[in-house]
Amino acid sequence: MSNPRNTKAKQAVLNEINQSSFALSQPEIFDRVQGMCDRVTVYRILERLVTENIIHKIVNVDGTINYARCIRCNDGHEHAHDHLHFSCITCKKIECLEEHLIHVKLPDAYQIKELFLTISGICPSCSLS
Amino acid sequence: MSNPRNTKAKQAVLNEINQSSFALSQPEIFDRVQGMCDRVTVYRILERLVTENIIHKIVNVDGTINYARCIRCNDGHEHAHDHLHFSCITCKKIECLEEHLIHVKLPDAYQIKELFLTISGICPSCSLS
DNA sequence: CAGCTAATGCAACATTGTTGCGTTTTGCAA
DNA sequence: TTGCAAAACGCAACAATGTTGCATTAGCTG
Repeated sequence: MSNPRNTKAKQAVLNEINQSSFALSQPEIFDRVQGMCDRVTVYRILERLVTENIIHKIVNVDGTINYARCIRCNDGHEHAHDHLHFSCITCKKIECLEEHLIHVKLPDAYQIKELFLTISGICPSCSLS
Repeated sequence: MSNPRNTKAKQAVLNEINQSSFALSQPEIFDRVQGMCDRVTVYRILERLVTENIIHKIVNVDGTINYARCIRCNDGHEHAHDHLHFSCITCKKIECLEEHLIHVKLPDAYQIKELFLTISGICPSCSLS
């Protein structure tokens, strides 16, 4: 992993993630790069892109795992996970929203590392129809 | 589903959930009721208990699904999901914490239904060791 | 205690994700 | 430009988790 390479498959996967306005699951990504590479390769590419801090992993409220490029994170920096995701009940899409500072007070015995806040509801485009 | 019945398997599953101080996954529950019933039956019992508002489903930050009886919800009322879960990095257990009112301001076009807030970190018992 | 039907067991299938291994391809450097 | 080390890939096989159909069993109610 010391010297990441740029392959056609990797570019195709990243392209799909970048072009999408919402987070994509592995099966969705595999569908969209149709025939470009093996199913296993998509898994490995996603894994690599996550460790390279290019994309990040989002767990939806139903447990499905999705991948997205964060608006604030496209410089390859360490991700700040204290932001918010919006999960639409109707179209099942997940959006990365602006970062919010969330303050929660817990007993001292709890050591807080990360906050995961997902709001479930109806997104703007589904509200129209 | 119009007339739910009380079976041995259902009681055993509910018993395990009640006795546990943290949320249990389907495999964990199946292990604990060892031989009492089929794997599929556990799935169906959990599904039923959720629709009967006796237990509720919690998705951990890694996407695994767990079940717990909530402190405030044991009266069979509609669940308030605006509370908080603590997910321990070390022991992987999820606890249901007291309810917190979480205020988030989104653009008006977003219709908010539920809030899911999970805090990941190290729980009190893992902090000790 | 008889009957309706909820609940179960079993088998089979579906989806999602992982691992091992031999082969191909990429990026770098001679 | 060519050679090479290792990164990346394809394929096959496996594992975990969840679902469905259907025949059988067992709770509840009258």
